[in-house]
Amino acid sequence: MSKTQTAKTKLLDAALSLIREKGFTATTVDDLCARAGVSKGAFFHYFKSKDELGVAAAQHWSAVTGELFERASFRERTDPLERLLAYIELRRELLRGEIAAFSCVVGTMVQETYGQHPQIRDACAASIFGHADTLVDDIAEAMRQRGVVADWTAESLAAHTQAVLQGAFILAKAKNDVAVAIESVDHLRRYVELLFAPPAQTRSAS
Amino acid sequence: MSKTQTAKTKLLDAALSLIREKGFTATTVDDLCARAGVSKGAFFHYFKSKDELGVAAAQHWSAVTGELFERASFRERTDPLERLLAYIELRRELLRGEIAAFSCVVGTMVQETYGQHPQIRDACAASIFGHADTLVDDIAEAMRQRGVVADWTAESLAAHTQAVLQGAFILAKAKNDVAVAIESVDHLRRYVELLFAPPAQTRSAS
DNA sequence: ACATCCATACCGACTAGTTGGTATGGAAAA
DNA sequence: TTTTCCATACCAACTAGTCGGTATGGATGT
Repeated sequence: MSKTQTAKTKLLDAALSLIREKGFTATTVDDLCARAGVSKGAFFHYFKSKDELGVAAAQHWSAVTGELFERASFRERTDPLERLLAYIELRRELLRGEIAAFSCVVGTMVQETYGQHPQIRDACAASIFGHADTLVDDIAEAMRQRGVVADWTAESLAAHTQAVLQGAFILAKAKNDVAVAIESVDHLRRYVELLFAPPAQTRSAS
Repeated sequence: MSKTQTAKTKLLDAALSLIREKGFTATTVDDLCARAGVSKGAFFHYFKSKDELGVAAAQHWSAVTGELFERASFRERTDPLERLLAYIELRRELLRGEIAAFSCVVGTMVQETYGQHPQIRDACAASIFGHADTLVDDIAEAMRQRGVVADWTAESLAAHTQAVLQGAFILAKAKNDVAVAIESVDHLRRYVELLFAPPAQTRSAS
């Protein structure tokens, strides 16, 4: 178990960092082996092909991030709207350091693979929308609690949060500056606040 | 001029479609030549390297889309807020057909190149933020007109619109379905409406 | 009018190096 | 012994980029 899993896990961890740095296509099998510190034989022992590693990397990413958000302190909040806003605040705080340290593996990977590698695309979709699903119950409950009758669904708002984050990563990459991403997350927070603001009430313009 | 420019233009047009389909890295020089119907000699006659074509493709994309939006009918509107909302509506309407037909070349390309090809990254940034700039004056004027005093800037909202669109493209690619992108653009429109809603007034929860 | 010159546009075979993937064999666990 | 795990050596296909060459057409000199 200990050594058995290490080569595979090292390869998957190497995949996460390399895909974030260079993308999936530009990452070669030799790159992966070098960063993981294993041989090519180990690679093809665990993965039948580079594509299969792509699928496994997406699933690995889901597992790693899933655990991160499950253990995060914002989960302790009981009020659903507060928990949603705390989630957004956490996403904002995670925008620290190098872009490759906070950007999304599957968002990057799906752009390159959606038309050529359907299995990788589907694994990326499962990761993104699986994560979005963790927000749906809170959004739905917040809508109920605050009496929000809307022409949008909890699912669509959950997906929208992920769209904003993915787009924020792209803008940060383009500008080579995380500030623009932070501002977009601020807009997202403001949007959620406006959606759930008490009705029939004077609102400030900010 | 007529035949002189065709080989280069055909290569640039081929680049736009191929990058949208497969990404920049996966697109080979031979792919580009085949789709453009020209020889490899022609390619390297016009571009010193594949990277140089990447930069030129981003600039070509800026020119093509710049003209599209400059000529669009929403520009005829005189009210700045209405023009902004009409822009968003146009972006929504453009989400038709295959994903490769509406997704963003530079948004795709910058994900793969931001760390490895700074010149391409900068060309992509110029395209994205140059486009965002075309919205800033309208947003600023709308804020003035409607008396919006905000802790956000016109620039940041303009950038945010692009973040939402880029993120919407990613979600559409992952799900292989444009509906999720349309819903995100709807959230964006709703956000802008809420930001500019008249203050001190009852608002509906939708 | 005609010959010369030369720049631009383009072609396609070629190469040096890289790519994903395979074949084989050995160490260690079961 | 058999299976799992992993290393080394290797390969065929593909990659970006090169190179020698052709075609065209405009400018210039005579």
